[in-house]
Amino acid sequence: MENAEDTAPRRLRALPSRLINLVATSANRLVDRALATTGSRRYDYALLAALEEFGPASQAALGRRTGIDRSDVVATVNELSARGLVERSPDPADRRRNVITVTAAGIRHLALLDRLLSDAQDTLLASLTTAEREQFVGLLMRVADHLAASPPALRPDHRTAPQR
Amino acid sequence: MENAEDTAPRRLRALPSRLINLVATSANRLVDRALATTGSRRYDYALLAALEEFGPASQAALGRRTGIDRSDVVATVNELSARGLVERSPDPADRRRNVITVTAAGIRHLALLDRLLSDAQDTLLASLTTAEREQFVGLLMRVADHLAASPPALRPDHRTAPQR
DNA sequence: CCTATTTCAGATGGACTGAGATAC
DNA sequence: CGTATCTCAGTCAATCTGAAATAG
Repeated sequence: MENAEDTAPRRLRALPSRLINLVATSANRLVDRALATTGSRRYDYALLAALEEFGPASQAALGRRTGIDRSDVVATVNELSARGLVERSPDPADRRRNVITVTAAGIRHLALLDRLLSDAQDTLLASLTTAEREQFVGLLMRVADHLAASPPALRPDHRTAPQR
Repeated sequence: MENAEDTAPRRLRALPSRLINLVATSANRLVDRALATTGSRRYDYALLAALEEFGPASQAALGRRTGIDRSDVVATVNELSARGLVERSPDPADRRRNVITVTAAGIRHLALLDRLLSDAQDTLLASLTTAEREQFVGLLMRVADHLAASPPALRPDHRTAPQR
């Protein structure tokens, strides 16, 4: 059998953008499998976490806090409210808005997701020591923050042309 | 105006799996925009790099080396050969196989992609010093290697049940 | 008989766009 | 008026599955 036929090319082996994608793919698989038993996906956790920490909010505000697109917030709130984990009611102070509120069941569900996600992170970073995990997270935050803040060319609906 | 309404919840801010996804999303946007001018996508680079480094190979071998799924290798080779960057011919020694060979134009194209990707990596990691970039890449490799090697539950077509 | 290779046809989930209706 | 919010109907690239045809 041809032994090392599965070695990646040198150009790919240390390419940061590719390594990040490899790790992201594994991380997503790990997280998705952990959440699968609960009927929830990643967006559910983000919205529940935002509601628990900051209290009732409009869908637009939830999108801003979590980085989830407005239309995906709609779908996720649909699903969470169908399961009784949040409630959606019109905002009397601004009738364009819905106020989303997390229920007691939603808080319990969040605690469950917390546990599952925590385990998934441990599996993901199993090869690193505690100190290295902190380093790793610190570097990731630096890179993520810088990309979110400085280059407007990296945000989603960026337009290069004046676009009449 | 509600100022810090775009702060992410604590639970999300330091969640490794989420940070990795944030960075991966930006990295992909950066790389995709860099490659857009060339008509190539990420898979093109991976296949050309493998062919340049290891010489002619079957599609299955290319998939193993690059981590690209067999069916996506088919599509990518279709596109590369339509553009004259690789050639596909039947393997006389094993008639199940195609031998894929990179052309001179393919090598030139690879050099172009090298330059564009190198710039994209610099933009991606602009917030890190040279030493930190090495640390970051080292940690990513550790995590990626460990995940690829040890837990079979993390590979794509993993089956939990004996599956009759 | 079982396994490997190529190919196709398609499913999936995440990220995103555009437009309409409504309200500020 | 212009802008914000919510919603729907999609698009898109990446990833992956299943099965058929062929060959070892």
